[in-house]
Amino acid sequence: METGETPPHDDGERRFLDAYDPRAFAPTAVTVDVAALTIRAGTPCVLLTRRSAPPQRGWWALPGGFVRAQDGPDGPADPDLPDAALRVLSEKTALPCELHLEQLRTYGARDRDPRMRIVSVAYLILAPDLPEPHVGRGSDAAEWVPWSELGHGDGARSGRPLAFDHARIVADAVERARSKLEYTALATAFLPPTFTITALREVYEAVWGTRLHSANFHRKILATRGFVEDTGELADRGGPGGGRRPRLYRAGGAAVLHPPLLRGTP
Amino acid sequence: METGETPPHDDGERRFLDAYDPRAFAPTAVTVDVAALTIRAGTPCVLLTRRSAPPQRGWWALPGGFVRAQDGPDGPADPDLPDAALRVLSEKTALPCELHLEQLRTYGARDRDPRMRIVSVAYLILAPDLPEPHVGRGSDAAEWVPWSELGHGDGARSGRPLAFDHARIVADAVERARSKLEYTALATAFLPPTFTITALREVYEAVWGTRLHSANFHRKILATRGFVEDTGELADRGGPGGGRRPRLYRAGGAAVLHPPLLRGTP
DNA sequence: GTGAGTTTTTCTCAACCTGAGATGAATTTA
DNA sequence: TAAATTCATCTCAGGTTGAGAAAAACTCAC
Repeated sequence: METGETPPHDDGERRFLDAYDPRAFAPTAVTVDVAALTIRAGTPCVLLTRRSAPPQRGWWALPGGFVRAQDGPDGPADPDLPDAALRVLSEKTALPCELHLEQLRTYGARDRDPRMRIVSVAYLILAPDLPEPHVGRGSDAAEWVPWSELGHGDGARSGRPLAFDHARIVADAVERARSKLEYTALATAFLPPTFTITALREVYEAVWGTRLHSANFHRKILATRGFVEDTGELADRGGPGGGRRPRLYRAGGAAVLHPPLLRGTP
Repeated sequence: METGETPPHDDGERRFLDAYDPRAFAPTAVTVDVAALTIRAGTPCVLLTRRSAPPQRGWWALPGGFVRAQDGPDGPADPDLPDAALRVLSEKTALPCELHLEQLRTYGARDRDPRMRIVSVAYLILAPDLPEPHVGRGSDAAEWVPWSELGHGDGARSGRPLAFDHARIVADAVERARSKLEYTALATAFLPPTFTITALREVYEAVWGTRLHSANFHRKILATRGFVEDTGELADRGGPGGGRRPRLYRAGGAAVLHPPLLRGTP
């Protein structure tokens, strides 16, 4: 074993880098695609844009774009991939200050884009109800689209078709969101700063597409330390047809739930 | 809403593609790095190689290499990213027929490689005890290194230092493996085709770094449908100092555990 | 062989958690 | 003021978990 050996500094390192020609490599492009999920009026939605330029002009697609490798005429380089994701998203809609951003996965099949070899790093965003998006460069429409209108990325031609392999990416994003709700306190990312236990349950029900027992949900949430914090205040009023005024909570500090809140255990 | 609108086929699509010049883009390279994890004699290890060429010559690193975007002198193009990962790994060690391969995440900070903007897609491999690795192109040594000898990727200079941001990647790989053991039946990926419940428990103990109550573990595994299948056979002998001959099992068909097997619930 | 030690496997029991429904509290509408 | 609605709490049976004891099946030393 060579543990403890000091990694040698190489005198030729600088000479090597000076002589290095990045353009000698076969062209591969790197893009970011953003699957921004939100819940609008109880319906889980994803942000889509309609492509106004080839390839796949006229098809709906996730907001995305090339990672800026270096400073250039279009703007400064993206320091890291999340910066690129936020930049791409900010061209389509207003970003709230609190926003959950995480890497989803990377797609790089040889034939996924007709132009060239394009490797796309997909990001997942969970956001509270955001305003209507606006059109940006490269698109002539932008909409929040319910998940139910899209296929499942399995090739079955159901619902609104998406460009490239974006149906797959959306399906992966939805599955990631569903599974993250089990093990983390991320459901609060879909809600405003203060919310009721019922609103939290409706997030679970919307994302999972199931009904939950409200009393047991209530007990479970309050028993999970760090999930929510009591603000001490009550909502202005109860439901539409009357009812007790619910307590308001804010997100607690906990990131992971112990024990988890599992869907479908029958 | 414009749902149901048929995405138009564009006449200019072909002309656009014919005129497209991939080399016009700023150079970004895509590599794959493989974190191959295994358990050798009860110690969890990761496969590392020592770089024999700049940059970072002499430093230990994960096996990795550029994704082949097109057919070229080095060989045919990688059809997809997992193919590239397997190709890179096969240059270092023999691959068993059964092998768990999954994408870990992608790293693309601007300064993570001194040559150019390099986006690296990291893959996680879980394998049963593999033979000693051999040196391949670009390296002059290859070893299975215990996780305990490495830092945690948090910048703290503990243990054997790794090239680039590979300490971070290894830390992410280890955390992914630890958490996957909770929710999936993946522990069997570290074991040969048939194994005992005790061997399975030792996988959990090695990866999590904890001790588990053997009787409760036994009960839990057998109660989880699809985790293991009884082969009907017994091992040749018990422990080193005698003992009952344990039953042999093989991996069952289940991918996810319901309910999960959680670590640390105190 | 016999007995002590080892390892696997099963059993017991209290504590906790979960699913399902009932009950009570607070508030709006008719 | 009564009824309907919604939030919040309580109860209880059934299942799961954590901890230890006990039984079963084996090896080794004597």
